[in-house]
Amino acid sequence: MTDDWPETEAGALAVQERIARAADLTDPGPAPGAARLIAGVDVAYDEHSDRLAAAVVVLDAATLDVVEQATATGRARFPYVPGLLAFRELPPVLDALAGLSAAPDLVVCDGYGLAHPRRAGLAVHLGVLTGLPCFGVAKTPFVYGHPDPGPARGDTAPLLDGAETVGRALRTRAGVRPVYVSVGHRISLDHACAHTLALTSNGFRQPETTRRADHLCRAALKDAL
DNA sequence: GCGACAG
DNA sequence: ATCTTGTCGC
Repeated sequence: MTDDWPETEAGALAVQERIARAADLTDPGPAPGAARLIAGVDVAYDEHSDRLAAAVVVLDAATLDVVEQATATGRARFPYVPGLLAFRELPPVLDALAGLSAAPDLVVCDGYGLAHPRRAGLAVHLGVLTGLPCFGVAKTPFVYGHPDPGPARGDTAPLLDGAETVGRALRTRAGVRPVYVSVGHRISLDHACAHTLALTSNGFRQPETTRRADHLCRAALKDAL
């Protein structure tokens, strides 16, 4: 699935150009209620080697209960370069996804989608390569600033690139730093934010999907060492 | 030229 | 990403 993977930054930039062009940014995708299986993906790294572990956790959207999960371990094939995160995280994530018995209706990534210098963040890559509706929820600012969202859960502020809205800072918990939502493929920003709020009815800042995937990939990495 | 910079 | 100590609060 990820043979001909770029080895150099120049190669990666060429792939990104193709990915960005292939992204479907017009399909509004599933609204909350229309998606039953929502998957979260994450990757953990060993600090003393190039070993890594990826995890996918599929939740029942209505109850947030775990329906299925899968992991994959391997070695990093690409360094961490801001703007090229997809080339580091995608191979293990795709391997983990291949372990599922059924494709989810929607995938939530840890990181950015459209709100990326070349409109090609992790969520765009994952959506295009799998064909699945996909969006990203990042924990820290990247390249786009924003006005301050209000203090209440659900308050938002646009992530702006000039006059273009590329994402949204979304307060998922009152008085706590917002998360950064941006679409990847086959999902609207409104739907992505609505899903993010539904997935944070757990009282935490981060979506339940990413929390579960984060715990699972850490455990998988520990076992693999 | 220099700094900033998802995970 | 990863390491880390204490601290506050339900």
